[in-house]
Order: sequence, then structure tokens, then C-alpha cells
Amino acid sequence: MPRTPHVEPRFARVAASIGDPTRARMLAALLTGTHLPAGEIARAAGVGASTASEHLAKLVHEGLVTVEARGRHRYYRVADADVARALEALSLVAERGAAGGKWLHEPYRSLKHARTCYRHLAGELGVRVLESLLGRKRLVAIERGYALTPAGRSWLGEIGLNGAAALRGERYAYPCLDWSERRDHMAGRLATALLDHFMA
Amino acid sequence: MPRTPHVEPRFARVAASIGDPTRARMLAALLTGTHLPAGEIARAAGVGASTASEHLAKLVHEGLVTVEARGRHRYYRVADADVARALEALSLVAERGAAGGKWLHEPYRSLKHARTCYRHLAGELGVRVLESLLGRKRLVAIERGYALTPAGRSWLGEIGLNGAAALRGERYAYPCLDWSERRDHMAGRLATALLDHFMA
DNA sequence: GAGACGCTTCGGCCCGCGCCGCAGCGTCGC
DNA sequence: GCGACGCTGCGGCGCGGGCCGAAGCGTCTC
Repeated sequence: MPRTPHVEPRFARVAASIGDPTRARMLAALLTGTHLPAGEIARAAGVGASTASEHLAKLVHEGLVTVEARGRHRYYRVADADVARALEALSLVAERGAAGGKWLHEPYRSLKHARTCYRHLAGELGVRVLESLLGRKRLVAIERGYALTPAGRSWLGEIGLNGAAALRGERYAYPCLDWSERRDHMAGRLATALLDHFMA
Repeated sequence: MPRTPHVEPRFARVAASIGDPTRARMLAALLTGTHLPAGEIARAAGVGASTASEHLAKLVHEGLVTVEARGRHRYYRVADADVARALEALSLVAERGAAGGKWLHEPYRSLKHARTCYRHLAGELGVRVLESLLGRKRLVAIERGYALTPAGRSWLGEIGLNGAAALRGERYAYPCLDWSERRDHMAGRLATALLDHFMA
């Protein structure tokens, strides 16, 4: 009789959820995008909407991502910093796989990029930007999020950022508790647009 | 056409390797045992020898474990600290899964135990014990491992540890480079027996 | 209201892969 | 040398689960 009869280690379920190629693509997309609606995730993963929905349900059930219903969209995001760290740890193992510094490029860069978006924008940078914008009255807190002031709008134009795309829809900016910083940072279209702008 | 056509994130393969229940049991066993022959792993996982062999081959191929042929046995062990960390990170995510402190017991204790064996015994404690035993001439270095001196054997009796089981077979104690400490620590039956003893 | 749109649920198909038993190879014991 | 033993490689079986299309439900637009 086996010493460990039929108990499956806890981490097996989590790893299996991550291990499916399609779900892995989804998680990778969420890691860079910080939060996305189901349809966009489906496209990013290259599967049909129904398939994506099933996968997302599983990821939610395993506690890897969380949902937030907003209008007729459902926004998914990586659940917390622990999940991000686990993905990072797995990536670290995966990269040095066949050793050598050769193929460490493409996939590793995407991880780096993910960390940039995920940790930096969400971390110090995001917190500072948010505080700065609030302090200079370019952004004001409204009921469920933030709104640009007239000064903020002109500022956007000054730095050469076309606000049209960033401001489409309501709730173009809203707070999101960052786990590493334990303070609010910015999320939403405006934050994404700002990041893209800073990158260039 | 999908934005990310068919690229499967690097970490997916690794996660999939870990995600299979049987392989997960194997890894859990390796995490506590530090290094085991194939047959024992097969028994611990509750599968036939051939099945275990295939799984182990896959784990080796993915760089999660390494093999060392010794006589007619093949000893497997977790490849490096990065892999251990990844497993730990996954476990962390897995434990707080359904939240609540309820079922955090059984599986979490096994993780704790694994960490105790893997990190503590293999880390500071292991290094110190080894140095202490060598310094007090209870253990001496031999060709490929360590051997108990007569003084060491009587000491074992003094602390109430029956040496019979611990000393069965040759190579009951041998060095193993620990990654976190970068110094040799002890492995083998003797080390395991000592740990169990300290636990009680 | 009616229609469009986003997402989920349900049935059903089918491929992948985990499992075993048996055979083959190397190693240790006598 | 011969047998026992440990491990791996190879067919073949069977189930789990990933995929899609169609239908159903809720939300936004006009």
C-alpha cells in the first residue's frame, strides 16, 4: 500500500490551471493588461468566446483571477500579488530551462514587460502619478473613480497625448488597490494611455 | 486574426508538468525526501514503475528534477532552488484558495513540513549539525560521504535514537550542496532520522 | 419598446495523455 | 557465469477535458 495513497497536493490544481496553453495565454495577457474584458481575452488567447468563458470560470474558481461586472462587460484581472509572484517564479524556472543565454530573449522580455506594467505602473510609479495628478488638480475624485479637470485636459494636450482614445467611455480612470504598495494607484484607459506615452 | 497567434507562454509547459496530480505527488515527495530512487518515488506517487519512469523523464526534460545514476539505482532530486521556490509560490496560492482558516490544516502542514525539511534542515540547521558532528568527531568524512565514529554511535544511543533504521545500508549520510546556504549539509537516512527525532 | 452586443451555459465531438503489462537493458549478488 | 533486481521503452486501452456552435440571459443604444 502506497505511503501517500491518493492525496493530490494542493498546488497541483493551481499548476494545472496555469498549465493549459490557452489559459496560460490568458494569464499572460492579464499580466500585461492588468485588467481586460472577457472578449478581449478570448481574442488574445485565440479561442472562441464560449471556450474563453469556460477557462475564465475555472481561473476564477481556482482563485487566480477575479471578475468585476461593469455594465455589459465583465472585467477580469489577476487576483493578487501572490498569483503574480507564482507566475513569475514559474517563468523564472521556464526561462533557464535549456540553459544558455540564447533563447532567453523573446519570452523573457515579455515577462519583463509584464513586470513593468504590473509592478511599476501599479506600484511606485502609479501611486506617484496618481498623487501628483490629484495634487495639481488635474484629476478629481468622483463617485466611483476619477475625472479629469479642465486643467487636466489641457495638460494632456500639452504633453502631446491625444485624449480622445484614452477618455472614451466613462470610468476612464479609477483606483485600484496595489498589493505591493498598499495604496491606491490608477487603472483604466487613462492609466494605460499614460504608460504607453511614457514608454515612448 | 488573433493578436497573439499561437505562442504558448514559456511557463505553461512548466506549470503543466507540475499540474499533473501524479507528478505533483512525486515533486512533493522529493521536496520532503530531498532525493529518492525511482522505485520509491513510484510507490510514493501510487503508480506503477513504468508510469513513474515516464513522468520522471518528463520532469527531467523540463528541468524540474535531476538524475544521478548510482549503481543500479537512479536518484532523483529537485533541480534547484528556483524550482523549490516556484513550488512554494504555487502552494501559497493554493492554500489561501477557498479562504478561511479551516482546511488550511492538512495540506498546509505538509507544505510546512516540506519547507522544514527542505529549507531548514538543508539550510542553517543542516549545515550547523553537520559541522557540529564533524567537529566533535562523531562523524568523519569518507570516500563518498560520511561515516559514524564509535563516539557518534554511542551518542545516537544517548539521545535515544535507535540507530538501526537510520544506518541501514551504506551511505546513510552524505553531503548535498544547499543552494540557499552554499555550503554542504547532510542528506541520507541519518539526516532524516535526526530530523524526525528533533521534531518530537 | 426592438434590436444589437457581450457573456455564459449546454451538447457533442475528438484529440491528448496518463495508465498498465510486457519486454529489454544494465547492475549487483552468488 | 546465472538469476534477481531496478529502471526504462513500447503498444494499447480508456477517460478526462479542450474546442466549437447554438441557444439563452442580461445590458446598453436608439
